[in-house]
Amino acid sequence: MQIENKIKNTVAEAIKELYGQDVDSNSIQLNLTRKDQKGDFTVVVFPLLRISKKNPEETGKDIGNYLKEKLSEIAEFKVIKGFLNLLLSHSYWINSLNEIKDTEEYGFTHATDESPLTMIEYSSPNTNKPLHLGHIRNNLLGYSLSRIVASMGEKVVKTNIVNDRGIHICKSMLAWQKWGNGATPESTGKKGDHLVGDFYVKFDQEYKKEIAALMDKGLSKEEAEKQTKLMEEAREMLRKWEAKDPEVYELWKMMNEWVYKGFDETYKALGVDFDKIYYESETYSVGKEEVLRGLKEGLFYRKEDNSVWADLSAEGLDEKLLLRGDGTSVYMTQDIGTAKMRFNDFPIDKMVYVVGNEQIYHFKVLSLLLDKLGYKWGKDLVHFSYGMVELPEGKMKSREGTVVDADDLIAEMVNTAREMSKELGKLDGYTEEEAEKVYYTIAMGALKYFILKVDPRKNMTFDPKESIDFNGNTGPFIQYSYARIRSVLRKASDKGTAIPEKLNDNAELTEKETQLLKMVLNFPNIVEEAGKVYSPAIIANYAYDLAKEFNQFYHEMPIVFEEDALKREVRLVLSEKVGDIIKQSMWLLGIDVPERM
RNA sequence: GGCCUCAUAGUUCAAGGGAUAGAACAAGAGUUUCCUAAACUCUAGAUACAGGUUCGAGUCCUGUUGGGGCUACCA
Repeated sequence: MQIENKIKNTVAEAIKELYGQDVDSNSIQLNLTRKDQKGDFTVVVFPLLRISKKNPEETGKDIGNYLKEKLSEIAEFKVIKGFLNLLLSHSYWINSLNEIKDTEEYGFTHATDESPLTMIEYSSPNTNKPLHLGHIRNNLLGYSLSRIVASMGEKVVKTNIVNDRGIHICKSMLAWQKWGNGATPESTGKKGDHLVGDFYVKFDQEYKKEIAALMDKGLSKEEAEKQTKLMEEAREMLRKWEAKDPEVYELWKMMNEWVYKGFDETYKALGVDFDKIYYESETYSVGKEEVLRGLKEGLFYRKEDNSVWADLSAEGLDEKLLLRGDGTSVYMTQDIGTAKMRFNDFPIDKMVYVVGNEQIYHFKVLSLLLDKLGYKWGKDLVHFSYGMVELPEGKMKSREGTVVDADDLIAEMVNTAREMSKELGKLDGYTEEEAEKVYYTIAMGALKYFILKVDPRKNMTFDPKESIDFNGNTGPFIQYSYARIRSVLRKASDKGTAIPEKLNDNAELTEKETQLLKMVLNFPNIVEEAGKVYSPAIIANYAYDLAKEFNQFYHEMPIVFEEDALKREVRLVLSEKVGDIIKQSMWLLGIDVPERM
C-alpha cells in the first residue's frame, strides 16, 4: 500500500522540519488503527518523544497538523495518549477501490526470467507405510508455501524425496516373503501402500515375539534385540539389495510400485503435486561418492571398523556417522547426494526443506557438511521445521495403532460434509455429481484450514472425535462467505443491476465498508509477510478475519436491495473484490471455494 | 546430563515491544415476512510462577515448574 510509505516519509519530514532531526522513515512505527478506535492508520509517537522533547499529546498534534496540511488524503487526526490516529478521506478510499477494482490477482507478483528460483522439498514419505496425519500437515504446508512463494514473484520448483530404500523397506519385504502368501493389492482389494504397511506392522509383531522368546531364555533386552534372526535377515536383505540381487531387487520394485500407486491417490485427494521427484535409491550412491571425496580431501575420517565420520566438534556439534562400516549409507549420506543432484538439475537460489522440527539437528549438520564439501549454498539452506500433530492422549505411535491414517481421515471428512449438506438442503437442484464435488470441496476446506491456521512452528492437537467443525473459525465458514458473495452478485446480475466501470468520487463509505476495504487493500502486505516468515497461518487468519468482517457487513446493510445507486454500486464492487481476495487467500492455502454451498 | 522448543478462557487457536489480550467451540440469552441462519447479536470466562530491562512486556533477558523434541551404525 503506497499510502503507508507516503505517511512515513511525511512523518520523517515533519520531524526534520519541526525538531530539526533526521530520522529514517523506515523507523517510523505505522500501524493499522485498532478496530475500536476511530481512524485508519496510527503513528506511534512514543519513540519520537526523545527527539521532540515534548509530551506525547503535543508531539502527536504537531505531527498531525503537519501531515494534514501536506497530505490531502488525510481528513482528520486525533491524538489519544501516545497514538496519533489518522483518518483518511472518503475520496481516498473510493479512489483506491477504483484502482484495484479490475486488477486481476491483486497482491500477487508474477515471476519473470530474472526471478530467483526456490526449490521446496516436502512430503518425503517412506515406502513402507501409508501416509498419516503428520504427512498431511507436511504436504499442506509444503504445497501452500510453494504457492505463497510463487505469489511473491519467485520461481518455484516443488520436489519430493522418496525414501524408497533402507532397512525399513526390507522389513516389509521380508514379512511379505514369509507370511504374505503372494498377496497383492488386486488379490486383497487393498490400496497398495496400506498392504505394504500391514506387512511392516507384521514384521514388528513377529520381531517382538522373537525378542520375548529370547528374553525368556534369560537374555537381556539389549542382547535379545541384537540376536533376533528376523533383524539379521532384514539386514542381509539390505546387503543383497545394495548388491542388486535380482530376486530382492524385483520384489522391491514390485512392492514400491504398489506403494506409489497408493500415494498418488492420496496426493490427488489432498490436491498436492510435485515438479520433480527424487528417489533415494538413485541419490544414495551419489552421496557415497561425495562422502568418499570428502574423505580423500581430509574433511572426514575413517574409524578402525571402516566407518566414515565427520568431526563437527569445532562447530559445537558432535561426531557424525556418514558411512557404516560395511559401506552402506545412512540418512545423511542420502541427503548429501540428493542435494548435489538437485543443484545439478536446477539453478537453485534457495533450497527449502519442509521437514518436522525433530530434525533440526539433522539439518544443522547437513548444512555444515554441504558447506565443508564446498557447496556455497550449503550454509543458507532453509529448514522449514514445523511442529508435530498430537492426539489428545499424546503422540501418535504407529506401533500402537494410534496413527490417524490420511485416507481414512479424508473419507470421514467427506462423509461428514455430505451428511451436513444434505441436512441443510442447500444443494437442491444440483446433480449428484455436482453435489459430490461440493462435499469434497467443503471437506477438504475444513481439513486444510484446520491444519494451516495454526502457526506451523508449533505443535498442534488434533482430536479425531470432535476433530473438525464446519462452523465458526473454519474453512467452510470462509467458503460459505464466498458462496454468499457469489450469490449476491448473481442476484444483482439477475436484477440487471450493472457494476459500474468506475465508482463515483462522491460516494461515501460507512465505517464498516471502510473497514472491509482497508482489509482488502492490506492483502498484498499479508502475502508478503506470509512469504517472508514462511507462514500459511498468516494467510489463513487473514482470510477468516476478512470473511467475518464481510458477514457483519452483509447483515448490517442491504447490497442488491439498496435503493441509493451510489451506495449500491460501492457495496457491489466491494463485495466482488472481497470475494476475489477470499478466493486468492484460499488458493494460497490450496483450498477451493464453491460458487454455492 | 547437555542443547532446542513450547506454556494465553473449560477446550482448540490469535495477538510484527504499543492502546481495554482477539476469535471459535462448549455454556447461557436472542435474531428468519428482507441479498444463503454453515450466518449475525448479546452474556460469562485466560497471559504457569518469581524477578529484571523498557515510557510501555503475553511478546525481550534470568531463574523456577511443567509438556514436547534432539543428543542413534532408524529413515
